[in-house]
Amino acid sequence: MSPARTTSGAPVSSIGRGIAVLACFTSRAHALTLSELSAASKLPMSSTHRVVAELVTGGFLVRGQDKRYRIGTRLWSIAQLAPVSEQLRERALPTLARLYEETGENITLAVLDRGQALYVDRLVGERSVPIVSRSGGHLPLHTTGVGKVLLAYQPKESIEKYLGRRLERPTPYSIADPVKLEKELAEVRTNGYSVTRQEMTPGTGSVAVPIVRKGRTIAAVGVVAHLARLDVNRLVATLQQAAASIAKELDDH
Amino acid sequence: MSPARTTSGAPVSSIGRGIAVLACFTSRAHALTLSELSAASKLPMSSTHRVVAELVTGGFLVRGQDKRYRIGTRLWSIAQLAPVSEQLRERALPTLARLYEETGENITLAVLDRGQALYVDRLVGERSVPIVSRSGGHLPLHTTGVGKVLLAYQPKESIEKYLGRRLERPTPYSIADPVKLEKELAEVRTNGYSVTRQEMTPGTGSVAVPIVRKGRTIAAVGVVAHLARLDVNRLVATLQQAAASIAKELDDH
DNA sequence: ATGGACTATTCCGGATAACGGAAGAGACTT
DNA sequence: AAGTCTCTTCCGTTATCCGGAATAGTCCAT
Repeated sequence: MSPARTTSGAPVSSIGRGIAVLACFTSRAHALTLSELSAASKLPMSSTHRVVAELVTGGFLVRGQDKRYRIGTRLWSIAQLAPVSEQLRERALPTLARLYEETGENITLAVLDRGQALYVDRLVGERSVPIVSRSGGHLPLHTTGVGKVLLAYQPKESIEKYLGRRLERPTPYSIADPVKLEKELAEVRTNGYSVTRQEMTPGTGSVAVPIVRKGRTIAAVGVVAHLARLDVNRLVATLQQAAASIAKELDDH
Repeated sequence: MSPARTTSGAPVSSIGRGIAVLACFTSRAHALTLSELSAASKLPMSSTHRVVAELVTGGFLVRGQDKRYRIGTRLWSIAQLAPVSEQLRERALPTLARLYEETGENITLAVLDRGQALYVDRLVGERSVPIVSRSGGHLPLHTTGVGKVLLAYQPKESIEKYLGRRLERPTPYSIADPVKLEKELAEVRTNGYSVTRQEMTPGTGSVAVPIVRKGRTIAAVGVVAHLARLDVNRLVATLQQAAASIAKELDDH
């Protein structure tokens, strides 16, 4: 029996297996047992056992006293050197902090990543509504404020490619119709900001603006708040100021 | 010639090699060429080439148009699920934001990791002094405010073990003498906070307090500011309030 | 206690996929 | 055109990874 190729679509190289094991954490809880990892990665138990052991000795995984494995600080520490972290998050953080203090609402910062909105950071307002986004997590482009902004300023082909997909509708208010969505994106471009109302979470709305550098939209900042408190005009002004401040911070190196 | 074991102390398993390559980024810039990686990881060029290629297909590395490799968003995204990120940083962030707005100075949050202070987050004050710490980076325990706090509340054996080490002195003000340092730590315990003055960076001082959960010091928050602006009493009060707020946030789940 | 269901760990023979030296291909400088 | 880089491909060897199977440990119900 060929050891590397199990019947179902499984990892390829040794390193690929390691990555596959680590990737299990993205869709699950932050602590997994060996058998959960084996099931999620679709690797045999004995293989999982070995791979996990190697990841532990490398400091990429840690096993708790509860026999569950967690992401190790070594991995986390290395990841902080990713451009998205070191060159965007770090520099935007003070501005996000100010934004948070000014509004008291949830603040999100996202970039485009593989056809989804990747949340680079978020500040969860204690006195604001609970939100589904999470640092490091992905959400659809067409159901989130930051997502719409990121999509709207993409090249035309990319947009059409996205519109051609089968778009999910988390709520009845989600805009999944390509024609309506395209109209919405055009509006975003003329306005310079996006608004969502209950398109991701009932009772919740959001406003977002692009962060532009050298003419290119590299990220988006947004506010997520209770629908009733969504004072669009005021928020847009505050956000645009913040976006400019972040862009300046990035340019200043 | 045995393929796995080169003469010098080199990685062991295939996954180990992958980790070794990724670890190169910690001590260097955020973008490295293939030959730099080969040199830093002490792997032959051809091996490095293969390992890097596997990491790229796995999304853990990305090669820029400048032929330099950077940490990929996939790795970063997974790392955000580390307990230190998801269970500490995220929950402390709003409080750190408030702290930042109140003081206008550099705010740091750190945990103990392998005998060093691991900076979980930092907010760099624009109108404050530049600081050496960096999210994901490590600094010595005895030359930083947060470090001293983290060390002071360790079990006695751990402290003695640390004092037995050869301690570095980044500045002439750094306290490297075990006896003096032990006295300093005792003071930290009685006061409930630590102070540093030019022990890491000339002209800069810091104040830090522990974040206590279930009687254990799990992290430390600190302020790093210009020596002349280091109003210890006021900062300690503000920090202790923040630390309590973070502890509460952690307990509330 | 006994058994069963589960998870985790160790063993081991077989063959694959990882290994790295060597040579080739670019790119850029002298 | 020769030289010096860095990067990429090739390829024979075999060490290392593979995963089934058996063992050990854990927990719960009977």
